[in-house]
Amino acid sequence: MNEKKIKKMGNIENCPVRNVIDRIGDKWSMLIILLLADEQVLRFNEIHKSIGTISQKMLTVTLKSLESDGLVKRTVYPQIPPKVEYELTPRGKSLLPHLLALTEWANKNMSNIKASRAQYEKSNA
Amino acid sequence: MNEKKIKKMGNIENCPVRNVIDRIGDKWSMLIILLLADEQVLRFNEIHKSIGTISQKMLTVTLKSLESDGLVKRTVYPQIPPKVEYELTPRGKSLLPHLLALTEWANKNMSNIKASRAQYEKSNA
DNA sequence: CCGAATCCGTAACGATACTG
DNA sequence: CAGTATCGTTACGGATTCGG
Repeated sequence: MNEKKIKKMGNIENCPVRNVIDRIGDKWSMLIILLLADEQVLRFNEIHKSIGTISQKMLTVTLKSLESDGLVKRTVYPQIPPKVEYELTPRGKSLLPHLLALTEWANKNMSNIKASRAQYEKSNA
Repeated sequence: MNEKKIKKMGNIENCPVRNVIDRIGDKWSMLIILLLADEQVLRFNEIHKSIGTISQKMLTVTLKSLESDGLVKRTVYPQIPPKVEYELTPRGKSLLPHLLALTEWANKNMSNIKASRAQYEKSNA
């Protein structure tokens, strides 16, 4: 009867936080959102060139995911050659401040974190 | 000469944001941080039971990762049976407000996001 | 030019059994 | 109690090829 009452977590499907982190936590989503925040509107290949190291496939997949969540708006201009533009939706923009806050935190703490990792490695030598 | 100047991103190694997201973006880190934020100090098995669906292996791996980044402090009591406690470091706590902000955003937008996904599915029927 | 489709290697993840 | 060790599966991501 003395056991602590600890929150039961881990019902992943119904956890909103996890649903969000699952998306922005992947390899490219956050980068794309921050990029679109800077540039307002970008074509597919502009994003591709800007990120540089992303493959076409992952760019397609990631943009679809962001579009399906209503964070990014996709506009197709039916012309030859085709032209597709991407921009943040209001919902996407509403997420932005939190991402920027995280970015700022990352910049402030990165060097210390790297130092911690190096120290941790040494301890397990 | 008319080409837009778009930020070059994607040099992942040196990007602080990605370094952070890589860690808290995995399957369990954020959940553990939020749990420790609520409970202050927890033993290994308490975390294990609380999350429920995490395997011992992944709990070990995730805690090590958080410890190596200096976000979580690990305290071993050399006794039989062993006792190990985990708690957030100041650095871990400094990350907390941003995670909570994300949580709040997630709670507010989850239903709309789910609706968007459903709508998106229908469009591609 | 903007993707879709396919193949394939790796790494993340999970289940289980075992140890000090 | 708090992990390690091993194995099998699955999902992610990259390279390449094809299509409208």
